[in-house]
Amino acid sequence: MSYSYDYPHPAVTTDIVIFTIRQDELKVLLIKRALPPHQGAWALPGGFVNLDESLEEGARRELAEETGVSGVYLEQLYTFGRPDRDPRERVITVAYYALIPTDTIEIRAATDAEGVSWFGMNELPELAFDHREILDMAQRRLVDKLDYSTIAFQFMPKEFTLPELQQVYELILGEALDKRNFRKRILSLGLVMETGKERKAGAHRPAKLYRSIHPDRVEVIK
Amino acid sequence: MSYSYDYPHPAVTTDIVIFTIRQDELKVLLIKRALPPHQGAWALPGGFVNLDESLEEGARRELAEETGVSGVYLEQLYTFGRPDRDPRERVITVAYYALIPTDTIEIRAATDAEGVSWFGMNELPELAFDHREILDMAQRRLVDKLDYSTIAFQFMPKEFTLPELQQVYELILGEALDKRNFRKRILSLGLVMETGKERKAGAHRPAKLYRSIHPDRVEVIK
DNA sequence: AAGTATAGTGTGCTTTCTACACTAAGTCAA
DNA sequence: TTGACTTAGTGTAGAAAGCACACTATACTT
Repeated sequence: MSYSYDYPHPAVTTDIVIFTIRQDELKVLLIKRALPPHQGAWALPGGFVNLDESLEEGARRELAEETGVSGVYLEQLYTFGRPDRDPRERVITVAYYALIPTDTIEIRAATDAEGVSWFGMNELPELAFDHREILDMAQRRLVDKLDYSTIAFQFMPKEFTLPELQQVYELILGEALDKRNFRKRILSLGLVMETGKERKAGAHRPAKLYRSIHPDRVEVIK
Repeated sequence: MSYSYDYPHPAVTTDIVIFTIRQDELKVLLIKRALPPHQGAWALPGGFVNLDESLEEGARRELAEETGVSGVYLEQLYTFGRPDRDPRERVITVAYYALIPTDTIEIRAATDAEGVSWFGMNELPELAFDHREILDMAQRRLVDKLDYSTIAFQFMPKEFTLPELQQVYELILGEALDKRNFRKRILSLGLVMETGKERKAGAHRPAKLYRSIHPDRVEVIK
């Protein structure tokens, strides 16, 4: 089967930067390319957009197919279209980034360790195509959004403690935050509520568990 | 001539939202569609991306071809790709927005008044495709960026007065600003310098002329 | 019962934001 | 030439927000 057009058409793909927090580190999910070009190199998950699906649907589909991840926060990042970014043909990619909670059951990265793996942002391998550029922009966007939105909540499981949330902020920002000021700020947003439960985590006072009031919404603040 | 591919490819276009300030109003440049679909309807300038040009180059080329505008501030806005947004075939559009200074010599909108025209944001006609959605997002982005960047400077000619700049802010935000606080804020950025000249504009004290220190840069502030 | 580890809480100082009113410098008309 | 008019340009004080900082509470362990 072949598809013909009166004038040349580029290929359109989506690529997805999937962040999570594991082992006290911001990590990104990469897949090992099985085919040329860049065979054997690590790359962002993604692929061609079908004609009957929206861009976001395409991104979610690729994400599910290649990594088993679904139902996560997904946001469009930027569209990359340098003419030479793919050696095969002209390929324009609409990049998305996704945030997945820390307690998500181990995904394909664990079971199929050959082809899919988490990488810490400080131990990145060489990436295929311009994926390094995409990843860098995603990280910048994430850091920026921490300041003026509740995007960090998307990393948290349904119930979480304030020290856990603070740790997420500190990992992404790369700096320590004052505990009291952090709590004041978060609580004053009025976007988390106590569950009444506590999390016991060792030989010390247990922390109160909270949950997000609008777990699926990312709100702009301040 | 015909172009064939092993699997279906969408068409990729750029559409450009061009803002300026005229007659004390935020205006956008629209073109009247000469061909179906939506023949006779107003639409954003834009068109198909060539295979040998980047997305931004494509946007600049279309902008120049259709409106005569060039050398302006251009930023990628968002990529729109609903499967049914164009009745002919699957079309994905990478939307950009452009800001042009108020003193730019009259562009094609003036000479070819049939096909190209400025519209105030409160007197918009029905727009083709999903262009209304694109335009609304561009306006939101502009309003947001006013707060944390020097994007408004892109509306100003090489030399401008602080009251003129304030008026631009007020028009876009739709609210009055305090003159003293506004001046303090702008001057404290250290991004404008006095030219030593003044603008006489009627039967009253003349205003000092300033110019931007980095006219081509949009800086993130605060 | 004492030791240890993390959770949880309040205050004062500094900086930033906001509201607000008069003088300066030009033109125009009587 | 002078007074009326119009817009440009300037400072300050009170309010709010941001920031630094140290001790008590509660669990577990030995």
